[in-house]
Amino acid sequence: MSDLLERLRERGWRMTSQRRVVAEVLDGDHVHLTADEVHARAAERLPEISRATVYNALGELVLLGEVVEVVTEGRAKRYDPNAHRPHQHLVCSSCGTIRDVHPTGDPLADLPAEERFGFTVSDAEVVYRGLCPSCA
Amino acid sequence: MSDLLERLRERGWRMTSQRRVVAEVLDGDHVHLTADEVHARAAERLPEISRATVYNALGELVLLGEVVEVVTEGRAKRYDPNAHRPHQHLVCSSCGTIRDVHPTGDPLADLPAEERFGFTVSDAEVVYRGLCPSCA
DNA sequence: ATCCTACGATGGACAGAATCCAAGTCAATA
DNA sequence: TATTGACTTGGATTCTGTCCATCGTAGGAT
Repeated sequence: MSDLLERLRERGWRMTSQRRVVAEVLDGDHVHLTADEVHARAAERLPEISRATVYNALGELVLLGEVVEVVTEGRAKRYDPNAHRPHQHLVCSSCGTIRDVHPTGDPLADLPAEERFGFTVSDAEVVYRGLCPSCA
Repeated sequence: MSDLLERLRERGWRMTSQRRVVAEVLDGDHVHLTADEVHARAAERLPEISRATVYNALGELVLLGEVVEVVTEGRAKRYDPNAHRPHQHLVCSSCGTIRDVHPTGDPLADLPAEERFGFTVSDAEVVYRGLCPSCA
């Protein structure tokens, strides 16, 4: 089962049935659900859970650094629980499938000082696009 | 004046006063307007232009490859007309300001075959995040 | 085990972004 | 200039996400 729940409890996150279900739904690799998808799956086990609760829980998990928000071309944000290991995303241009990938090299090193315009650059996010095997 | 308009005409894009104004508003470097900002600026010259028309025109420009959609956190999509020259974006985490940047190196080369999961990878998009001089 | 209470959950209202649609208008060609 | 199919309009609608007043409950205190 999940060490996500374990970690959350240790960090003093007040545990409720709703929060537990949200965390369980999000547990795993290559999981990139929208808030509504999280709500739908959570509602299978806890039919009365409200959308606001799911949004609250997701927001807190993001603040705690346990989940990362991924912005894609679709309208809804996606939530990625694989926050403990840095990774980038590979997206199928046709069907939207997302895989976690681990490129070599550091994109930050590829941005010379004169291209930084005085910004304090702290992070680089890479999205690879292409066609997945089924869509090719 | 704009070679954007020129190119569009050559490619058989039916020209209307509304489309011309949208294309003119988008013309230039370091332009990253939201659809609503495009609408506002277009309406200065063509007060009756509707939002739907702006959205239609923007969508077509994207399909034609003349404009790129840039998705930023939690806000409206931005439209970047600088599509003819490859570049990446540097975004201020605080105020949302966007700059075009040109990193060295090729992120595609940093994604080994065993990390491609059989995808035909065609493109890599990099978003650098940090604080701009005013927000730091 | 029970009580307390601050924190969390609820759901309906609300807001912003984008899309849809039926009806009216007009650019481009003949 | 007449025609016609593509374009525009604006209001309704959908989709995401947030807010808020009220109700419920997890977990420490007794």
